[in-house]
Amino acid sequence: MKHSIQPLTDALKSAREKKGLSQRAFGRAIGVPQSRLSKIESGAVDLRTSNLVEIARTLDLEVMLVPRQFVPAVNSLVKQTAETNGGYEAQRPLYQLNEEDDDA
Amino acid sequence: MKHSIQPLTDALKSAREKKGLSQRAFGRAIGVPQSRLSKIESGAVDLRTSNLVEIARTLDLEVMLVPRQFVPAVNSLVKQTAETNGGYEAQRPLYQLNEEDDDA
DNA sequence: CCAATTGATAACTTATTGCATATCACAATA
DNA sequence: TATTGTGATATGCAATAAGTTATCAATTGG
Repeated sequence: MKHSIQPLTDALKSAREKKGLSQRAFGRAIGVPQSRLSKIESGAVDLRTSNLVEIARTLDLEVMLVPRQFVPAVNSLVKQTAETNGGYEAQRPLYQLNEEDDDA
Repeated sequence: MKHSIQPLTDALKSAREKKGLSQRAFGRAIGVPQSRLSKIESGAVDLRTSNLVEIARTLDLEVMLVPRQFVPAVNSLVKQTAETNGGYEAQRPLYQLNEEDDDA
């Protein structure tokens, strides 16, 4: 793995935790074993792009290709809103509407 | 591949073309065979995340996880600048500074 | 103290990537 | 017409992702 994908997987982990979901609960929601989520979040594996997209979407995140010159702008845009608005994860995601079983 | 990654690979293809590089020329620059680039750009393979990041960076693009609510904002930001500025790829990338051999 | 939850880790199997290499059809052009 | 550049495709092989299942240590709560 020439290029580390840690920043990306770290973001996935943060997003999951913000939703208050355990790896098992989240894994059940998206059909992925807990063992695998652990490996992904720790950066132990180089997951396929479609898998990244799938997991990200479940967490209300979208994988985008941003021209380098816009990266700082995008970062501050996202961060600012998060701070002044109690986090951009404030709104409940769809898949969580029917969550009686928060975990096993 | 549950989730298509075509929009992403299409973006890679567009970025490469904007730089006026053939698959062979670009492949040589990043150490990837032309046959593979073809498969990637056509969406025939589900490349690994680190590979996506690597290729994107060579094209001055960064893979980012953007909260869904910000996707439209980011899109318009990038698009607008591209239109009123002759494209955000106007600036020459680093790896192209020493390009005598534009292709094989 | 015991039970439940959480994340990390392991072993095994299967599916797919990714490289190397070669060929092909098509288009542009000398 | 012959040549050259382009992207699409094929085969074989090694590396690794991804699912299945199970266990473990460290919390945390009854």
